[in-house]
Amino acid sequence: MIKNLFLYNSLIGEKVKFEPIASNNVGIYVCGPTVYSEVHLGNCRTFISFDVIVRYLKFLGYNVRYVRNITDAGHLENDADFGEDKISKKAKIEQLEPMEIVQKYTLDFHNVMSLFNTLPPSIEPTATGHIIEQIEMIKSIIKNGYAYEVNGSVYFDVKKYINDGYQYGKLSGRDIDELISGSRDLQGQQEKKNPSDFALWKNASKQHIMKWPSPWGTGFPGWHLECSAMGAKYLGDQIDIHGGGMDLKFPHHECEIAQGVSANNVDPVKYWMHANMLTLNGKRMSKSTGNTLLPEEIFSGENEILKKAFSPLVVRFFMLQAHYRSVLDFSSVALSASEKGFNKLMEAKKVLSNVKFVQKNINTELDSQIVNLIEACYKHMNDDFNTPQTIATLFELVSIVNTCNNANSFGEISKETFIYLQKTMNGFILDVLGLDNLDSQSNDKSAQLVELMLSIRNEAKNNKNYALSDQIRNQLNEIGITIKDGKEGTTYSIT
RNA sequence: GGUCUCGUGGCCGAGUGGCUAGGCAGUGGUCUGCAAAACCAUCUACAUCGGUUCGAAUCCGAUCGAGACCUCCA
Repeated sequence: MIKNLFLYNSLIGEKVKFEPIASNNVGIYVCGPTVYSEVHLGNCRTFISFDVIVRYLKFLGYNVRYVRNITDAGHLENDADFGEDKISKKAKIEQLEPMEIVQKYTLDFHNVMSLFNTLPPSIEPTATGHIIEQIEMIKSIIKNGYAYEVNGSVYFDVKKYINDGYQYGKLSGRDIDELISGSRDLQGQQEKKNPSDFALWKNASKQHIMKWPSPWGTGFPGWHLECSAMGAKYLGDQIDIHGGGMDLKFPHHECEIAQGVSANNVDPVKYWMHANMLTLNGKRMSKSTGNTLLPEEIFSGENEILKKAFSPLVVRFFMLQAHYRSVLDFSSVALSASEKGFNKLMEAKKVLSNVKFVQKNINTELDSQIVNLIEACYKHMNDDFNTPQTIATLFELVSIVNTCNNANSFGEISKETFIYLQKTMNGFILDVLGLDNLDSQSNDKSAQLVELMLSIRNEAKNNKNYALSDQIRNQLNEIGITIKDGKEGTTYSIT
């Protein structure tokens, strides 16, 4: 298959043709969560966005190695270089070992990711598991002259890096002079040559819980370093795609570029991709401001924003109806609208899977219309993973499927196109968008039971005992089973 | 304050220099014992003011408004 994928490289701010460094193999690194509390829905959006990106790369036939880290050390509060370690802080609050915190919230994260039907990464490295690699990387940076040691801490020398002709601030569009002469005056900053320098290694005080030995004394690695070290270890000195939330552009990703360049003398990333924020009440979701919703609160309906519970896949679908680079605002009405659309899409997929194909006279106009729409699905995904347009195109196919189903006229499509249509609908809905059918939750016995109820209802209907038939319909409806009387008999769907 | 992004119909959200996505909601039909679903038809748009152009919602400028980053955050 000829691949014609274009993606938006946030480093240069343009859509460019995607060409992997090593032929058909793609390495992708996505910054994972800091596991010091439950992931909120905003975090999830980023991971769902990149899940679709990984899925589509695989769908196109690329060999994908997907690395997403777990930050379990080094991520500091308030200020990147002088705050308290987030994990340690939480450990004190909850009176647990730091690694108990890490374990607890890693499990929570995995559970939520699985509910959202995201694929697990190929490798999920942790910062604490790669202290040696991080120390080695710092050594390289020092050796190359871009870092210096002060009182057991090591800082990156931004000014030297810039003076040597490298661009620091390009990714985030920051002004270099402003960065060098940054005026913030924070406690402990006097250790740095320059306020914009950032920590690669921090000396640990006696009370500090999470610390490791190093050539510069006992301490812990800086947050920006882990992604550089682990990315290089598993995906090479230059990675095809590096992704993360928009908010990580500065300083995190900017620092990663500087670290990669100064350690390995190569631009560490070929394509930078950034997913946009999820907002709530018009403001970005954020743990520190408390403007958040937890996934569990949505699935259970126990929150003040939503009127009812929503399933994880409906939330996923809702997110995919917006482009990953756009801000998306979360609201109850928007989610309800998505839920209905989601059910409509799934229902049509089911119809298409179950239909018995009998060839009739071919309607060439209809046939080519379907082929065009199928090709449009690829076209839109190839255009920087435009899921909303792809979904819109799928809905046009849904309309055709329903029309053919009503008129019993699938046979007017050529057999070849019909199979192509089935494969495309299933492929895009299940494999690319990752929307599994909720009906799979029901088991054989409950299905038999519903069939039994329907046959009793049918008998009542034939006897014009509508009181009974309507009672059965209403009561089934109350437990979430919707009855539809069609020409070909009665069907039902579970919501 | 600096940098950047955005402002689309009742709501959510794509897109684009000319042929007006899609979903939800509304209205009128078809079907049905009635519903539901589906289908058909239909109604609401491109913040404001200028400019470029044969033509702009789409490009440029100004204004107003919103948001993000500049400190930890996906």
